[in-house]
Amino acid sequence: MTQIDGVNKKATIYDVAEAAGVSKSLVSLVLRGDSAVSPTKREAVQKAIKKLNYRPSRNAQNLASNRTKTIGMVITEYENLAYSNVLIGLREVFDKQDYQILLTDLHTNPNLHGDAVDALVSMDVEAVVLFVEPANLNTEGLSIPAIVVGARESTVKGADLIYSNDYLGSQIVLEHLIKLGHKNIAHLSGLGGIAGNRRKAYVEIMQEQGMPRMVYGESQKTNQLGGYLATKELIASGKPFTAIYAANDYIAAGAISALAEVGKSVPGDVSIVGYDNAPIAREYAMKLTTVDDMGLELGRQAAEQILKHLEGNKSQKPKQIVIEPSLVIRKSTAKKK
Amino acid sequence: MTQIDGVNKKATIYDVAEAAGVSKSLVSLVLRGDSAVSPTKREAVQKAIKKLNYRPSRNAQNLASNRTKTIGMVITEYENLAYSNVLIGLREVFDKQDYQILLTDLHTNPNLHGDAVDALVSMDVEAVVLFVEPANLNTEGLSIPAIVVGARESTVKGADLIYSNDYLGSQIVLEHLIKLGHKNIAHLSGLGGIAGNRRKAYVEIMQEQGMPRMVYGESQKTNQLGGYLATKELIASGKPFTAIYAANDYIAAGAISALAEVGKSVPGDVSIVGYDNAPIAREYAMKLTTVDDMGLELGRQAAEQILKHLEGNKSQKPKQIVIEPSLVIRKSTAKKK
DNA sequence: CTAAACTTTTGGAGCGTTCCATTGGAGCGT
DNA sequence: ACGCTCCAATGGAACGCTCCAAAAGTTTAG
Repeated sequence: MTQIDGVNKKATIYDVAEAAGVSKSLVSLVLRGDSAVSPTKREAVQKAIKKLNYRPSRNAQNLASNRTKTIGMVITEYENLAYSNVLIGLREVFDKQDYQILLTDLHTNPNLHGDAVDALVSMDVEAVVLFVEPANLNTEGLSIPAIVVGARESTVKGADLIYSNDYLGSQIVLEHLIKLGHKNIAHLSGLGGIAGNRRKAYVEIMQEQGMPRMVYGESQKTNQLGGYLATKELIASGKPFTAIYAANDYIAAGAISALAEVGKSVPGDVSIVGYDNAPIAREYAMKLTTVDDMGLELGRQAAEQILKHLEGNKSQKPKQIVIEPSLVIRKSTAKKK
Repeated sequence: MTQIDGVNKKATIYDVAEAAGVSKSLVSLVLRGDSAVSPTKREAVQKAIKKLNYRPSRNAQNLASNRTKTIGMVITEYENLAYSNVLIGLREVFDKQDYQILLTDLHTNPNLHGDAVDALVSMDVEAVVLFVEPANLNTEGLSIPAIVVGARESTVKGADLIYSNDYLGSQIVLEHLIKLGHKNIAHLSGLGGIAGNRRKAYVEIMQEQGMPRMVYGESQKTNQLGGYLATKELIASGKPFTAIYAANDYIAAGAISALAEVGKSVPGDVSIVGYDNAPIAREYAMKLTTVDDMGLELGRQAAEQILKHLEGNKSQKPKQIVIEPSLVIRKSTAKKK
């Protein structure tokens, strides 16, 4: 940092070079940990870096090296933490390879043009992980690998798909509830393809079992409010039910509160199962039985897949990887009384 | 995107220029919405952009223009959503000014050098918002404006401080509980300066009131598990209590579940108040009475402050802004029986 | 019809790095 | 003392943009 007219200006590689009495190239070598630098000069450079509080410009580095070692991840919104295990899984793999992960939600400046993917591509990420329903994202002619996590279908041509087996998920939920003696099991659904898959499975399985089908909230958002409103509808319908299968954990949380409002307790009066094993489900106060969508594993696999694309032969065929979900039994389900 | 040897390469401004039959400078003008471009050429350029799926390189733009129009925000971890209102407040202001916000947690690649602030500065953000206890962040000689939000003290020399009045917060919590008839009010605290301030206020006020002081969890992390463990301690102590003031909402959530384990209900047996009005407190299933730390307002003020730094005279004196918190009464508190 | 005054478009330098080809020494054997 | 090899260090081009000064084109007025 040099002082010019009382204003701090960021130090550049040239400032460091001058301070250390070497060339900019030598500084660059030290920066990148090249072993062919003499200890004396290395030390001098490091001292200069510290003294000037020099931090290399990523923009310049990226531009010059044509590598950013950065992977972009798009999520719907930060508040819906369903992505958190996926992120952990991604980082587990990418940390080892010195890749950075750039997380961004769908929020975009209304004045500006592009969407989240545009922003990421503009920043030269080397690949994108999409943990959103990718329908309205501009992925046209994307020139970097894209991995869609969670959704079974994708508009991203050539993208790999990694998702958890929703049919199986619905199956183990319903098996669990049926084993507990429940016959009147309602389903809380929501907008979007993922909720749709879970709903389809519910309908099929209930039909096979010859049990009544009750689906609510199909046109709601898949969040707490949606779950709350759907449950209100369910209650208003007057149909008998002793268990609820919610398409995700946030919907389940909404359901619990709607039930509480009419004096129904969980699992005393109604058993509830969610889906995703989001942090909210783990909460000490909630203890929600849920389907673990194996987010961690989804993240790991996504990372491995990306690495294959980046390092391996460029022209891999798009792959689909299906992960088996598993049931996490907590406190929100109980035997039918 | 041009095809070379079967590999997609990103289009550059030159590719667009060639396709549109103009110079790169003209493309640049169109990109930046310059009004001095003839409609014909503008259209031609836009068509070429679309056709080539061109997305300008932020790295090159940033480097050339010496502006990034980007503000960095550091949070502790994504799962602790206490930051979410602050982010909304920031975006409210910055969207209008076409600034982008880059969010990052404290996670850093263990192999790599710098911390979150280093990473942000390397990306040439124009200012940083720190919503963490900044103690172990390298803010030495930072040459861009830094705003510390939430914490009352900071090691960032020259940083503005924007925080909510913790003393007042503790005061309104305790007033509320006392008015409900509670006398034995325990406090669940945690590590860090913010929890420390709330604790100090609790101790002072209880002393003034001549009521028993019970502080637990001082050495715990300020999250759910910390709250859970602290509550276990409190229960094990055998001391009588009918209300709990938790230093934040996550601690409160942990407390609720610890109480549930020993058959105590909220607010039937124990009233609980949290702090921060994090999303978890709003949850339909939890309905936690809490202190709203006015995160939205903190975010707005932080943004305004940054804009003043960026646009105004460079040598502003560091400022401290204190926001008044307010109590949000939900369902976790009730009259003492 | 020409000069002046705009308006639109353009080439070139520069942003802070990386990377490559090259230089300049040191060390060695003869 | 000489040429060789080997290693450390360097200068310059390049990355994809922006921004400025200048060129080219268009309009207006006399």
